[in-house]
Amino acid sequence: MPELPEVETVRRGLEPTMVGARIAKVEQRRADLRFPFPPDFARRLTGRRVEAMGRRAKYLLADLDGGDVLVMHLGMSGSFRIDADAPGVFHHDRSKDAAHDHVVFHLSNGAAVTYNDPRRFGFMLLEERASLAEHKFFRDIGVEPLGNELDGALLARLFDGKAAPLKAALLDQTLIAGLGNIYVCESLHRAGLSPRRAAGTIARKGGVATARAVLLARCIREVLEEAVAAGGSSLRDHRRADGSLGYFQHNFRVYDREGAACSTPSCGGIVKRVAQSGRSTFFCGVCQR
DNA sequence: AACACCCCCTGTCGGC
DNA sequence: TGCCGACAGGGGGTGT
Repeated sequence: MPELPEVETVRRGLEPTMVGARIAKVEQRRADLRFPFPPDFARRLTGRRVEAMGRRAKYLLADLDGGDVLVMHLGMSGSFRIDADAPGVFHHDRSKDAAHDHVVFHLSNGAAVTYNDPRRFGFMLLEERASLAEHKFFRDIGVEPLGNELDGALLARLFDGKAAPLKAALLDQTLIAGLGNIYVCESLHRAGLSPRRAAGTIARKGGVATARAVLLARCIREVLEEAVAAGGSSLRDHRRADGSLGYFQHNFRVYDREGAACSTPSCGGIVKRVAQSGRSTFFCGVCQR
């Protein structure tokens, strides 16, 4: 599930339960996910208070008292759920995939926050807040697309001279942080740009923005904002931390819609699927140039 | 530097 | 039915 809108939805879902609470106990049920857990993971977390829940790119960041940050990445299939210990709180029946509940954070407020990840491409790190920006997973991460910096001019500077296709350039986390396969496809469709177009062609010499760059920047922002507002996309029954479903998948115009009529008014095209750098790209060859 | 691949792992779905 | 291959929201690491 997790591109920027989904991770942001998870962050917002965890925030009210986690911020202000102490981690009373950590159940770590295996030694590794994608990477081994940090040494003494459970012990170092126990007793810490969560001061804030943040996000950078597709990473969740739980700021702890004492100066450490619990870094969590959901990979392809990671999710959190919250089970409150209060009477009358609705509990979802998750027994069927309890086998993939890898970590449970028991909080001082009675809530239990469980990390589930069937494919185990997710991972957790424990790093000092002060040096997190220099960590090798963070130091090269690009601009946050929902911040103030992303506009046509920046996009043009980032893509100037690039021969790589727009699809690859937009997926590159060192340029723009947080886009994944879905939102790249959706952004390009809205902007009417072919995923196969060389990224450099939306910049003039010297990185000056073209109308295409301005439009693409606007479409990226628009798609992400709409998706966040919808609570992200729920594919394969993926849920938010509170158990509810995001619904942006109903607004996909091209992603996973191979063979469907293009939704651009009077376009008449059919959504195609092609492979780019080993992953599916969905687009309309008629209105995306 | 800038790609292109491969891989990690489990679950699901379509075709035969 | 069952089996088998293709594919799935990510991204680190290696090799050219």
